[in-house]
Amino acid sequence: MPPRSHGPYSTESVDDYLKAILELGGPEEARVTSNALAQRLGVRAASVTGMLQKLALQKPPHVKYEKHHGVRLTPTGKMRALEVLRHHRLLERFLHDFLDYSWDEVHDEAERLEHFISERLEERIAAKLGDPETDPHGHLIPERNGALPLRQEVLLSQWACGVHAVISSVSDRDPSALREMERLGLRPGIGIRVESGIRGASVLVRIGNRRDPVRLSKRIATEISVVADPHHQVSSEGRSTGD
Amino acid sequence: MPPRSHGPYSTESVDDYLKAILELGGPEEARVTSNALAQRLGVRAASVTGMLQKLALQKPPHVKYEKHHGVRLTPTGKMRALEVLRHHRLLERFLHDFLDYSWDEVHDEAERLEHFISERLEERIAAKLGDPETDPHGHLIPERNGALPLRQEVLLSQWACGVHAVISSVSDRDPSALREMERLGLRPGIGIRVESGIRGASVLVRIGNRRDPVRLSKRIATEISVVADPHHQVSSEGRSTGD
DNA sequence: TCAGCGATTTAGGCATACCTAAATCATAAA
DNA sequence: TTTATGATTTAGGTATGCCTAAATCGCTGA
Repeated sequence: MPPRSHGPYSTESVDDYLKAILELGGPEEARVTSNALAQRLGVRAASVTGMLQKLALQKPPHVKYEKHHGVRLTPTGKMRALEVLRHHRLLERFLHDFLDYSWDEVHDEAERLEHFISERLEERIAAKLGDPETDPHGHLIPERNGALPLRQEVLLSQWACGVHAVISSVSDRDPSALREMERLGLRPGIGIRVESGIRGASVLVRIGNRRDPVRLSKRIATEISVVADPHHQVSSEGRSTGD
Repeated sequence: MPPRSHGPYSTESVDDYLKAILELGGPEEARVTSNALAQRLGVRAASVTGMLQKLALQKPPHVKYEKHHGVRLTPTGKMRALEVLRHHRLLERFLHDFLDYSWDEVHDEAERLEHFISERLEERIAAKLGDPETDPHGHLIPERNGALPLRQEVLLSQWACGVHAVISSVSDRDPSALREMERLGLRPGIGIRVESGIRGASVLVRIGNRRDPVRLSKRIATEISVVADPHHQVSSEGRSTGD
């Protein structure tokens, strides 16, 4: 079957690649390697190369690709990736809020449906939800024009001991970890503080204002992102005169 | 991309073929010709032949195919077709009732999404809707086990003059006709009576209990199905002793 | 009965997107 | 500088599902 196309130069597969490049590139939009993409997408590196060459040849190109040096999104590609990401996160919010999905169930369903909802459905879902800003895992939902605010998130595994933080988001790709977090009361908006932790190993944290600290595995700690807690802000002199 | 599969032997294309065979075969499950399928699916007859041969070779086969004599669904194929049909009609009802789609907009969106919703989503949507019996066009929604009651529908274009009828369903595949029906107040549940009509041409009808009759084009008249009006039942003697 | 015609099937191709196996590249260690 | 190793690309192949063009089938009317 001729692959379904959305917009002039995009298919389901293409969208998957673009979204993966966006996510793996991070906020700095670093170059992404074939191997990283292969791993994320569950295909062989050779297949990735083929696809990247194809994407780079499109007019307009969706990626800038230099062999042996990874890819970056072009503005066109980034726009499309953000649209798919918006679909994904809106769907997650919708499934969670309206259809009683738990937060560990939403990802897989959204991952499939994101490719097939029309602009109209996207719009109606957004309207029904009152244009939500985040998905159930705390990730920001790109606006309709592709705008996506930056947030100074840091992985909990990288956060300094003793500094009050608030969970900003958690990975949506690991259902069992999500169930574990649920059990521990770890979710966006919850305060958290690292008691002690060895870099790259498990950490001991205090959750909310609970008495007893809890030990989190390395895996869990790398799936939680945090920001500084505004209520326990470290006083930083001269902060008022500019940014 | 390897086609998405639902269940062991089904892809998006396969599902489209199965559903089309179910719908074109009608309640008597008559054999369906390659040409009819080609027209309905918007592909060439040669492509249909190829697909039917493939479907017939599956284990278990989804269709019984004899060359030059059309196809029929096997029980396996019928089951799958009914599942897809259930998805389609549930989605139409959902889009209409929860997401403010008008009845001429629902078909295309449902036609795409029907292939991609999980059993879980089907279930949640059905629950949210309270297990509806019909879609917005009046078509019965197959039950989860595939049960689909038969209804003695007749096309309005075939209905006898003068006999009171009630609209049971209308075709969902023609948005402009649906908008026209909307304008005329033609929808499931509305009473209707044919004043006069030439077989296979336009008909003059009285809608509900309105004064003035309206002329319906042949196209519209063949897109509306009716059943006898229980409130104006023709007295049929001996009806009480059995069925 | 059989010619003709439309319906149907066969044969040969194309595009997508995946795979494996075999080069080749780039970089870090010797 | 050279080499080895892992990352990456090339080459060649698979499957789906569509297409066109060229047979072939089967029914109907003469």
